[in-house]
Amino acid sequence: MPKRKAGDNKPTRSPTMADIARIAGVSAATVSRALAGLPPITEETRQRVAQAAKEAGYAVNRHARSLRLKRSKVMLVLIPNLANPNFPDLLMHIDRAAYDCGYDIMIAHTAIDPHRSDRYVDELLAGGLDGVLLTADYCPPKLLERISAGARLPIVRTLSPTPAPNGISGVQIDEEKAAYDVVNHLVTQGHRRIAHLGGPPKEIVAIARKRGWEKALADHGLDAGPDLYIPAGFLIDDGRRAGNELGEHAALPDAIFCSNDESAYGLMAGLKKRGLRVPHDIAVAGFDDLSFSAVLDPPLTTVRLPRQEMAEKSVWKLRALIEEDAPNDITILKHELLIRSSSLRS
Amino acid sequence: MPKRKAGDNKPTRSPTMADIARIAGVSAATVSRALAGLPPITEETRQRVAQAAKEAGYAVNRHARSLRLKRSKVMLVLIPNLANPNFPDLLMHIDRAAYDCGYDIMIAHTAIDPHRSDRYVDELLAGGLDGVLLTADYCPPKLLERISAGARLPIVRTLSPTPAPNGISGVQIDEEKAAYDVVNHLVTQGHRRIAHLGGPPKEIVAIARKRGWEKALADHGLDAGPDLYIPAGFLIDDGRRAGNELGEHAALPDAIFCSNDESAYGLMAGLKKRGLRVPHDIAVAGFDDLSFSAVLDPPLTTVRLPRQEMAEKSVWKLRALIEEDAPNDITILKHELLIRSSSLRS
DNA sequence: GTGAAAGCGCTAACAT
DNA sequence: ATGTTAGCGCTTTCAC
Repeated sequence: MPKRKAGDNKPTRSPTMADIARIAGVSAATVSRALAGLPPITEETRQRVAQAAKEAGYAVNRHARSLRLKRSKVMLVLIPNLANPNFPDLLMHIDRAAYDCGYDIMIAHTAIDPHRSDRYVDELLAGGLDGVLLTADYCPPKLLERISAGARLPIVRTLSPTPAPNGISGVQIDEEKAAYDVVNHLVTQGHRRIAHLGGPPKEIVAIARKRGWEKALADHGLDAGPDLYIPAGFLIDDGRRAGNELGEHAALPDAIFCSNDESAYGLMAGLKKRGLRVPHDIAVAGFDDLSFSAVLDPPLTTVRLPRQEMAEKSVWKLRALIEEDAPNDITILKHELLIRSSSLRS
Repeated sequence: MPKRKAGDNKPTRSPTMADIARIAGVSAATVSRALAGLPPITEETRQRVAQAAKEAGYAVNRHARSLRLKRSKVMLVLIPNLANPNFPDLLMHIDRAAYDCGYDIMIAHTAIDPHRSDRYVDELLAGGLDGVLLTADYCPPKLLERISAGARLPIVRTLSPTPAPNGISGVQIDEEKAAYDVVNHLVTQGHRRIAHLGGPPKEIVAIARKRGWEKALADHGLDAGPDLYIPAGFLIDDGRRAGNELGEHAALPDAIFCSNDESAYGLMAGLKKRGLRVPHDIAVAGFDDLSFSAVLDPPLTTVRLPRQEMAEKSVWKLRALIEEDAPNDITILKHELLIRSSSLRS
C-alpha cells in the first residue's frame, strides 16, 4: 500500500471541475454550465463533459458550491426525541420529500443539550443551512429572539401546533377538534363517565387535547369533574401508573380518553394486570395512531395523524420559504378518527 | 418592512470574519485563531474577539471552513428504514455521540432509491462528507467497487455484522452466539420441539440467527427438522401470518424462537386470537429488545442489543478512521439474554 | 457558444 | 503576537 500521511484516507485526490475541464478539452465554466444543464451549450459539448465527468467519477464539492451560491441545499430537522414513534415515521417522510426537492437533511435532537439548537440558528443566519424544520413545540430561544426582532427566517413547525401566526409557518391538525371527535364517539357508545388521561401539562398538544375533551363533555351536558381528569404524561409508564391506581380514590370511569397512544398502551397493561377487561369493563381511546396500536389486544381506537402529508407539506412549505420568500402561514390538515374495538360497547 | 428581493430571507447579511476583525480592531487571521483557541494569542485579544463575535451574533460559515479544511465535520448515516424501532434508538445515540465529537449528522434512508446512496459515495470522495455510517448490511454498490479497487474509505457498519474484514469496519454483536443462548435457555426450560421463525432469508442477521438455533439444537441432540423451520420475515405481519397457520400441517412446537421482536409480536397476536396461551401452551422468544417488548402481555424474552454502545463505538471508530487513519477492524460487543415470562415454564 | 477572471468566507504559511 | 496573502472549488458576470 502506498505511503500516505495520517488522515489522508482518500486513495487519490478526487477530481475537481478543472480536471474534468482538462479531460473534456473545455473550460471549467463550460463544465459547470454543462453539468447544470444551462442553456447556451451545444448538445455535443454537453455530452462530452457528461462523459468525462462520469468516467472520472466526478461529483461537485458541495461546500464550494454552497459557498459560492450562499445556499446549501440542506434542511436541518430538529427532533426532540426519537423514542416517540411519531418522529421516526415523520422523519422518514421528511427525508424522502426533501430528497425529492433536491435537499439533504441534517438532524439534531434537542432534548438533551439546550445550547445546541441555538448554535444552529446562528448557522442558519450565517448561511450554512437553508432552513429549519421544527417537529415539536420547542423553539430555540435565539430564534424566538430573532423573530421578535423582526427577522423572517425559513422555519416551519410541524406535528405540534403553533399557537398563533407568530412568524413561524406551520403544518398541523386541529388537535382540539380531533380530541372532541374521540370523546364524542365515546359518548355515542353510551359512555357517560369519560375520564381523560392528560399529557404533560405544559405541552401545547396536551393542552389542546384536554380542551377538546372538556368541550365535548360540556356539549353533551356531561360532567368533567376533577376526579375524571387524570394527570399523567406521554410515556407508557405514565399510563401504566395511572392504570394501577385507577378507581382507588373514586368510582371507575366508563371510558378513558388518553392523550396519546403510548400512555394508552401503559394504561391498558395496568388495567389488564388488575383483571379489568377492555372494552368490557372500561373503554379506552388514544391519539396518534402508532403502528402498534392496530395489533394491540384489543386494537386501539385512536386519531390518525397524517404524518406523511405533514412531512411533505412542511418540506414544501420550507422550500417555498427558502426559494421564493413565500409568506408565513399555517396549514391545517384533516385528521381521521379510527374506531377499533378498544372503545366499542361490548 | 424593507423591500427585499425574492429568496432573500435574511434580514441583513450576517457578519463574516472580516466584520468581526473590523469591530475588534484586528485582522481576520487573528479572529480565526482566537475563536479556534489556538496558542499564539494574548488572552486580552482573545477576549476582545470573543466579545465582538458574540455581540454581532457571529457564526463561522461551515462551507467556507470545510472548503478550506477539506474536512466537513459531517458524518452521513445511511439507514434502511426508520420503521424498525431499532433504528430510531440507534440514530438518537449516534446523533448524541457525533455531536459530542464535534460532528453533525446527515441522514438518508436507503430503502427506496437505490441510486441515492451511490451519490453520497461520490460526495464522500469529493470531500463533501467526512465519513459514512452504515446501519444495516446494505452497502452502496459504488462503495464495494471502490473498496475492491483498493480504496480505504472512512466507513463503519453497525447493527448488522460484516461477514469478513473486507475493508469496512464494524461494531456488532455475535448474532449466532446470541441466538444460541436463546435456544439454550428454551431447552433448559424443558422444551424439546423448538421452532424458529426465520427472518428474510438473504439478510445476514437472519442467517446468523438461524445458524445459532440449528447449532443449539444439534448440541442438545435435538432435531431441527424442516417442519420446525418457519420461513417468515422481520415484520409484525410476517409473524401474525405464521401464528395463524401454526400447527395446521404438523404438530405444534413447544416453543418458538423468533428472529426478531417484531415478528414475535405478530406471532403472539396470531396465537392469542386462536386461543393459544403464551407461555402456557407455547413458549415464545424474540431478538432485539425493543422497548415495547417489556410491556407486552406476557413480557417477551429476548436478546438486548447494546444499541447505545454500538452507536457510540461506531461513531468513535469512524472518527478515528477520519482523523487518524486508523486501521479497519471489527469490534464485537457483549449481548445480554433477557429472560421474561413469555418463555418461562408455566 | 465558450473562456477568463473575480470572489464567496475561511485558514495556514509565511512574513513582520 | 499579529498581519498579509494565497488559495480551497465552484458559479457567474462579462468579454469575445
